[in-house]
Amino acid sequence: MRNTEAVLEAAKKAFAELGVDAPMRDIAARAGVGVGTIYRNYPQRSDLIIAVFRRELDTTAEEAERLAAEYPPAEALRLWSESLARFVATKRGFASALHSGDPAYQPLPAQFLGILAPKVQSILDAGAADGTIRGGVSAEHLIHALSRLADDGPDDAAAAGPSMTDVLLDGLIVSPRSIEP
Amino acid sequence: MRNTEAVLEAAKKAFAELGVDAPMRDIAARAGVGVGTIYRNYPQRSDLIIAVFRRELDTTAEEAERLAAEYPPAEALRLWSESLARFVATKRGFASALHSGDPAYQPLPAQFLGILAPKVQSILDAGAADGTIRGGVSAEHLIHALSRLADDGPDDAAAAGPSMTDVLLDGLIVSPRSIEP
Amino acid sequence: MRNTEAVLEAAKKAFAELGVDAPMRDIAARAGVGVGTIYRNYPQRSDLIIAVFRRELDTTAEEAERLAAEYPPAEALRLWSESLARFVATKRGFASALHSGDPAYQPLPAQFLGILAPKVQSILDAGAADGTIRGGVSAEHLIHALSRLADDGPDDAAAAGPSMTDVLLDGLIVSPRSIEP
Amino acid sequence: MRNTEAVLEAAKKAFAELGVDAPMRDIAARAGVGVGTIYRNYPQRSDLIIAVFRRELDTTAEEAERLAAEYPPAEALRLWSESLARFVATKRGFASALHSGDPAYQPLPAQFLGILAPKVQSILDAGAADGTIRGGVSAEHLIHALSRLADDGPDDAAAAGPSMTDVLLDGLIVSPRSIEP
DNA sequence: AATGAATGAGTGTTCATTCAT
DNA sequence: TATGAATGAACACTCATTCAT
Repeated sequence: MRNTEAVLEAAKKAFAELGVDAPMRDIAARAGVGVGTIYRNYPQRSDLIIAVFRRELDTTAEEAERLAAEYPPAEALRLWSESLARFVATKRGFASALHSGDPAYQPLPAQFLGILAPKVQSILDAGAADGTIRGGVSAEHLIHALSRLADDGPDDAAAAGPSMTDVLLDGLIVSPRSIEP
Repeated sequence: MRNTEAVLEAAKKAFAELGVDAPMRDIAARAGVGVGTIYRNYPQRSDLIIAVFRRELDTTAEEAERLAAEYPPAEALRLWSESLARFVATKRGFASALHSGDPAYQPLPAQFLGILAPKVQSILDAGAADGTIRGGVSAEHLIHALSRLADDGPDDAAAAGPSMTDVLLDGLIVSPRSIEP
Repeated sequence: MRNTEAVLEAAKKAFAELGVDAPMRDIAARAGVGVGTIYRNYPQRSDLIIAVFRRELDTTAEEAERLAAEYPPAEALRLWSESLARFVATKRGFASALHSGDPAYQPLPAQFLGILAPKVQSILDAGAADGTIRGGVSAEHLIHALSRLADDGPDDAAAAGPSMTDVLLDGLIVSPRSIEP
Repeated sequence: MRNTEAVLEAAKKAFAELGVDAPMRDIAARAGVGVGTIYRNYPQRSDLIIAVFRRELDTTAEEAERLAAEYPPAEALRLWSESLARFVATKRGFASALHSGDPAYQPLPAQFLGILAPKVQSILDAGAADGTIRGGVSAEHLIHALSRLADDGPDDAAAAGPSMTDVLLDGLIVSPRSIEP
């Protein structure tokens, strides 16, 4: 495509302002392109969404790798969950789309998880091996849950207390404190 | 309204079959009522949704009270989370609507939490008091999170491992097992 | 509907100018009405088409009755075929739609034939009884064929010779001329 | 054109599967060719259609010649009408296109008749000469009519009775039976 | 000559919402 | 109060056709 970059840029902005269900027409107009052009290159809306977020998604995936190398598993997982939260929180409507059941978004979860799960699974496995992370939890489930919790809570959410994400991780990570009284 | 009951019953069925974003027309037709009638009594869609689920929501809230009376806080919380999951899982699209940002659903979270939070807060407070539940967590946050996790995970979700809801609660509840080796 | 008449009138004109596949928008605009109004009253396009032509269709059907009463079967059939031809020839695209297979028109043939066939069948039966019309031909088949032949032939069609409709009828009617040399 | 054969073959298949209004893209893709290439060689869709069916059309035309040589005119005409019916019935949407009025198909009838009419006219003339076929009927009219009747009738069409095509021919052919009581 | 990316008009269809009766 | 007819904005999606390469 001649204007790949323009389309992705336009879509990114549109997604940011209107959410991932922004009208195609809108995106096309921003990109100075006909709607057909977008449909040709991204037959499914989910194709466009993934393409738009692909770079950042890859970054998030690589982050998992990097953290796994630098930190012990439990710590890596905690840090990475922030990375994921940052990603999800930024994409308006992405989380909803991910879990919506709307046929337009149907391939989304698989693609999303396909990119992230393998890297995260490594961390989980390492943690299970050294006993710092509870075993038996699949990366897919965990990412799924983390992405759900990443969206804003009630308005006064920031107010106080630990984030639910942290609580979830606390339930997953075998803290030394709890086993060594 | 003359036909309050008919409308609520119709809406309940429509929500069950088509999700909470079922066409108003559809609901009105099932109730044998004009759409205008519904709009008069429930100006916002969220008003209707809450009205429809009010009874069950109250039941769920009372369940919290009952469990708090019968069980120690931690146990009560675990049991109640199942109650909530049952509620959320049954209402097609309710969870999505709850967090969607769609202006049509905007008042939904507040009303939803307004009914449930006080009762749950009691459990949390009791647990914090006797040291079995980590303090500093607001009921609103927790309910918010639990309702998000109640929706289906990836397709192979049922497969194995603990549910993310359980993991979250594990992070919240100070299990005797973990402190008494 | 408040504007039934306006819609039917508008549709009739639109059909005349653009054919029975005229854009709904177009029809609505001519009628000074929203598209939704048309969809509400005529969910299927074929419903609108039949409604528009209903009066003339009924007239054509009654014509069959009248002719059957006034003329011997063979003669009545010939005269009625002209009536049908007049009807079909006036409705741009009607004949095509009738046989198109397009799902939008799917119910059309049945409705069309449902109105006309019974009356014509009476003529055929009477003719078969008195030996002036070949038996074994169903009214539905015949109408189907006549409506197909009624559309314009090649441009120079009017030029000369008997119409194909007449030839078809000649094959159907046991003319006295042919048996009495 | 380099790939004339591939295009015609692809178009033929596309026409068979999707009808003569198959998307150009589709045809081009099947042929492994750019759409532009098709447009260059067949500026009008009707050009492509005729080109695709040309060979079979010629066969049908030659069939007329062959039958005229082997059989008496009336018999030849009957046999040929079957040949034509076979051709028309096989080409999805061809009959509709032939009579549709859609500008895209506008030149189609003339080209179609240009190929077939001369041969059929010979049969008609011969029949008129020896008194077995009613005179005054143009081949164009007749072919036009036959091609219209070749499409399926109502669903229960096959059920019973003579085909309308046969009836038409009965009206055209001066059967010995009818003149020799 | 061939390619195929790009264009964008065009259409069916759905529904929230209003308001005359 | 209740009704439900009417409105019309909104959107997805398809393709014929053009034209720069």
